Amino acid sequence: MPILPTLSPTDTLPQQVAWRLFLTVHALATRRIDAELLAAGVLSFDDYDVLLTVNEGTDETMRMSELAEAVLLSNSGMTRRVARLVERGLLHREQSRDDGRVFRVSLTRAGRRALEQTWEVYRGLIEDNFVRHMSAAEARMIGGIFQRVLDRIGGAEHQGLLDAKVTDAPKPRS
Amino acid sequence: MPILPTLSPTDTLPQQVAWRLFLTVHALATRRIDAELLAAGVLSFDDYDVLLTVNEGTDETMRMSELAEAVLLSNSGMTRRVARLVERGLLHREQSRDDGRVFRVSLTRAGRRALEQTWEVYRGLIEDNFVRHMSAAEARMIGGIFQRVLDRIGGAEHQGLLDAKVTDAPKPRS
DNA sequence: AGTGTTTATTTGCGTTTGCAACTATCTGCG
DNA sequence: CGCAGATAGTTGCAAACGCAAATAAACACT
Repeated sequence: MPILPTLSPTDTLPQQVAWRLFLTVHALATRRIDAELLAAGVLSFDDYDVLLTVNEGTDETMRMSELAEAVLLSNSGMTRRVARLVERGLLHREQSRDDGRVFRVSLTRAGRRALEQTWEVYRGLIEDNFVRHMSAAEARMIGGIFQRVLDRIGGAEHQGLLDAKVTDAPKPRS
Repeated sequence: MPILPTLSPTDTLPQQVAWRLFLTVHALATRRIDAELLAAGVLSFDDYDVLLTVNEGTDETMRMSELAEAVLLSNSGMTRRVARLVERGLLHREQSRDDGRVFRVSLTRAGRRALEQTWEVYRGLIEDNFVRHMSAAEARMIGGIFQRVLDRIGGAEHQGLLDAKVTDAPKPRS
């Protein structure tokens, strides 16, 4: 069973094994879930993420850049994603009165409905592909560990990875 | 700290929390690592994955489709990815003598070197972004759980998600 | 008021992707 | 043989992405 990804040609620590399994489970579970969301005709994984984040914003509203940072999409990517969602009538996008540079995004009624319908399906899929395979205690353990990892690696920065910032020489890539 | 993605507008089980953290850690850590691999001028995350998988194949060789399945890329995607890697002199691609339909991919000397150099950097990045934040015991726990999840959700199928298979009506998407 | 700077968002461009359709090769069977 | 499937891989095409550059609005200082 040639599962997969990403590890060493040389030695192997338990954490490295964990890392590899982490990657594999993520890849498999998310692909699965996204495929089934599609089949069910509800929101895609990523669109759900955006609507949910908007919904969680203070006063149910979010600026483009907050949204982009929250879902780890580049600003330009978010511009276009939101445009599509507005197009579909799920989001409302409005220029701020206080500051004409910022645009605030909120859910439309249809957006709220889509969010709920999607959750109905999504919940089951998380159940099937993740939750079902561990005990609540294990889940709490994992949650605790990941929360710690997140606090330590995500806390301040996660910057400079998305969209442009500096105006330097570009570089080729793989 | 508006971290992020993907959960319910309604209630919240511990496993759901774990799921969300799982997604977030993955997104953050992989973006980080990939950005730093780029900065270090070694292989990208995904290219590394391909070379490593080839390297692990029986007799250091893999067919295109095995490779695609192993790294969870579509067959067409793999065709193109391998083409790029061959272009860069890291992989060798050769038509099988037994069966003219299959192509076998292997590492070139430069590919092997790139794999090693990348691992040198990558190992440190896994360390910084994952390993360092948990104990070996915790890592083993996570590994055990994820292995179980994988066996249960990945075992047989993870099929029908990539590239075409059926010839049906297409569908629009998000 | 006017000019230069900084900040929020969008646009141009090149890259990578998955799906559907296509080509090439093999296999079974008359 | 010869041809009807199957199977392995590739190609056309239309998304979606990130980076760099562009636009637009605010701010700072004179």
